[in-house]
Order: sequence, then structure tokens, then C-alpha cells
Amino acid sequence: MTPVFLSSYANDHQVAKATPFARAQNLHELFTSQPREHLEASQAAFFEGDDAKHVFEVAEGTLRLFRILSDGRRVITGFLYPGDIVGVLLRNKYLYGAEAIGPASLRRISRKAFEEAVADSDALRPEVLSRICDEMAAVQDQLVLLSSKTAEERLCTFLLKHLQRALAGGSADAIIELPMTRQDIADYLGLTIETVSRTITKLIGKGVLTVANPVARHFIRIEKPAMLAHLSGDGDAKPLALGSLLCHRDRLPH
Amino acid sequence: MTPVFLSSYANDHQVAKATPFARAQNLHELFTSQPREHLEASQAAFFEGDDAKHVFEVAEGTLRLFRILSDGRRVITGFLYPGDIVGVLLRNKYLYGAEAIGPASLRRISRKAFEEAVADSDALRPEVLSRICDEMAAVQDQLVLLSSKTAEERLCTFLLKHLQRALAGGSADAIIELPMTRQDIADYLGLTIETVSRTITKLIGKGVLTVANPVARHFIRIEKPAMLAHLSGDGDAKPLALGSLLCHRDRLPH
DNA sequence: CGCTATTTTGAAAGGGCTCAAGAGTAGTGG
DNA sequence: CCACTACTCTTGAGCCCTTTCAAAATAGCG
Repeated sequence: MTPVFLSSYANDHQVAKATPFARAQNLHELFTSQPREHLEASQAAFFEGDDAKHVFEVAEGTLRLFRILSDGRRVITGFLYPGDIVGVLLRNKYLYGAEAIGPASLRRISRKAFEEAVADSDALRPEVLSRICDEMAAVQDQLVLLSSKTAEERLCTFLLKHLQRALAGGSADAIIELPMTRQDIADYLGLTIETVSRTITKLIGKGVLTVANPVARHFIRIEKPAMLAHLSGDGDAKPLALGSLLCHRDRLPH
Repeated sequence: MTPVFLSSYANDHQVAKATPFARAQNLHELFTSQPREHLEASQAAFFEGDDAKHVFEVAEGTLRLFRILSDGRRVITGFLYPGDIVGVLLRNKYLYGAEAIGPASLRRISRKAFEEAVADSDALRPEVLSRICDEMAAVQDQLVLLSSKTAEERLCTFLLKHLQRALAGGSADAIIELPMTRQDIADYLGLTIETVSRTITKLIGKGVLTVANPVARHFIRIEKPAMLAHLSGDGDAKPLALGSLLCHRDRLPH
């Protein structure tokens, strides 16, 4: 929550003239010509309830999306990583706040320009839909996690997702970086910070993971990925096998 | 889970020829010329993992959207009411199953026809976006509910939402119908059926609501709407006042 | 009226929370 | 270099809410 905003910010209407958004072949290109805006740790890009006037793309760093409840509690609804776009799926107000976990930078264009570009482009629309699908799928998974998983399952699911992201990103070893604090993880998983800490300790005890000591507690090495996956509770047994087999005849024909 | 599918089902490619979807002024019109398909109680329209070949509109009744976990537990991710459309926001497979709570009927068109109609119509696209926004907002709210609300708050939130739906629908009195079973409510709120039952009993004890005896337990009269709202935990104190006021200077300028 | 499914109620156990203190990690300045 | 402070994280003990297990009551239906 420290102040000061350093980077210069160019009015996006000027930029809009210079760069014909209509020619963009993918959403990323909409942002490439925009100036990078830098965020300090804990600095917010916007708050819940702000007028949603811009769409942002994360250039560097990690952001947290959060809502503050009336009793002061915070719920983290998701994290944003480089390449992620935020601000698309809403009416007039942002549904959540977004703030940098560490130093971060992003680019923005106005919602108006974004929507016009998407409306005019047959290439962009499917990508928007595709990203929205991913986002919805992620929120649904989170919903399942919160409604029926234990603390250990939640944490393992969380770590597993990060492991998959790291491996997909080309990382050879099973070391994952968790830039967010324990409190962030707790608020994301619907637990307390104490439970997160205790559960990590328990997983270390089981030999599932170790903390990469030297640098910080924010780097974790997964020693037993298979066990992690098993403990995550996302059934090696296919979730839908039962329903499909037992009730196949009850389905509407097609 | 009883079998038998009664209504005749016309291949939607034939129908597509007869009705030019491109002329539809709203999404509802896409379905009006389609035959109604009837569902018995507990009969599924589709299951999680099925190829997502159709988009459905609910004509009558209530459906539940659910996922079955590997350990057999069920999570209900939402309910569908008349006028709701399902099957839009996904890639190739349905992310959840959908089954009728009581007798229900729906209309369908192929995803291909739906997507073509939407792609061709400047009138339809905003409506799709608008509905997706609502859905995302609802899931986000559910996420907050599951991650930080108590059993009583969850149930009150649930009842309040139904009350608002009933009042918005023109219902003069504060009686709401809950067509779903207690087990459905439990699976939706991330609780057990016993806790749901006990919490309702407690709310009756507080005078917040009464059960409309004659017909069934599925009709509930809200005696103290204000208290219900208060107990729902969605703060009469604005959730974002704190963040907005304290940290206004930390936000990115715009 | 009897059968079944759903709901309610009761008692006991458990998992995560709360409260509280201790340990490790920076960053600052003498 | 070492206090000093501030912050994050870990660990401990007791409690509470929800779950679990079990049984009774009520509703739905042939």
C-alpha cells in the first residue's frame, strides 16, 4: 500500500490513433504498443467498485484479485500472471480489486477501444471466448475446491496447479515459485494462515516437498509429484465415470 | 434417475433451415421455434464430460448443475430457471452435468447454429456477453460465500437471493419456493444436509422465517427480510468503502 | 395403510479456527 | 558489526462449528 506512481502514462486515445487495433491478430497485440506501467509491491491497479474503464494485460510480475468483506476479511479470487488479461468480463464496475504482489508492470487500453477491436475482428472474438472459458473453468474448479476439499487437498491442488504451470513453461526441475505470501494463499484457499503453515509442515514431513532454503520460503521443490497429485483429491478415478455409466440411459438423446 | 424420454426430438439442422436464426433480435428467439423436450424429475439433459453439441434454454422447471467427485461427493455449482441458457461457455465438453429437479422442459439448438447466429448478429453478441457477466458475477459471489461464510450466513444468502428473484418476478408476498431438496441446498452451499436442516430450524426459532405448512417444506415465508439480509453477512456497511477510502492514492491514475 | 424417501433431531468426534507466543528474515541506523 | 524494529512465518493449546454416525419423525405415494 505504498504510494507514488512512477511510470509515465500516455492517454490511450492518442495511442489508439497511432495503432490501428483493428489489425491485431491476437489480443496480446492490442497491448504491445502501449507503455508499460509499473506497480510497486501492494500497489493496486484498481479496486472493487471502480468504474471499469480499462482492460489490462500483465507484462511482468504477479497480481492478486481480491474482495474485501464488510467484516474486514479478504477473499482472493485469483492470481494474474504475465500474459493474463483482466477487465474484460464485467459491466460497469470491477468485481474485484487487483494489486501487485511484488514489483509488476502492465499495459492498458480503454475498454471502449478493446471492445471495438474485438467487435471488428473475427480473429479476436474466438480468443476472447477461449480466455473466458478458461477463466470460468478455473473458477468452477475453485468452487469445487472450496465446497468440499480438506486443507491438505486444497494446498496440494494449489501446488499442483503451480507445478503444472512451471512445467508447461519449460521448467525442467520441479521447483515452483510462490510469489504470494502465506496469507495470500490462505485467503485464496479459504483457510487461515496458521492452517496453511501447518499443512505445509505436514507435507514436508511426508516428504512430498522441501523448501528451497537459501533464497526464501517462496521457492518450493516438489519431491513427490505423484503423491502430491494423489493428495490433491482430484481423483485418479475419473470423476464422471460413475455418473456416466450408471445413468447413461437417463440422458436426453442426441 | 428414472428412465424413458418421451418428447419427440426434431433434428435441429432441419429446423435451422426453416428458421433463419440470423434474424433473431435476442437469444430467446433462437429457441422459440424449437420443440420442447420434457424431462422427468432427476433426468439429466447432459453429464459432465459429454461432448458439448447443444445449447439449451430452460422453458419450465428448475435444473441443477453438478459435478461428481472421485470420492462420490456431489457439488452443485448452480441452478437453472426458466429463461436461463446453458451450454455456451465451454470448449468441447460440458464442465458439469445438468439434471431436472422436478418435471421440466427445455429447448435446444446446436452449438454450431448458436455460434453462427451470434457471430452474424450485432444484437446477439452483447446479450451473450451480458449473460456471461452475470454468470461470472454469480460464481464469484458463490466463491466468496464458500470461502468465508458460516452455515447461517450461507443459508441466509441463499434464501435472500431467492427472495429477490421472487420479488423481482412480481411476487407480492415474501413466500419463496425452493424446488430443490435439502441435499441439493447442502451440496450447493458446501454443507451437510444435517447442518442445513438445523440452520433452518434455528432461523425459524429466531422468527426470520416460517415454513408454509400445508403444501410442503419447499415453500418458505420470509417473516423478517431485513434480519435475513443482516444475517447473510453481505455487510450493510459497504464492502469497498474501506479499501477505496484508505488507499485511493495508491491506485494507478486514469 | 404400509412402504419408501426425505427431513429432522440427538450425541459424539474431528478439523480448522482463535488466541498467544516464539522463531526466522529483512531492513535501518548507530 | 550489531542491536533494534517490523514483518512474515511457524508452532502450540484449547475451543467451537460443522461433520459424522445413528435414530426418530414426517411427507409422499401406490
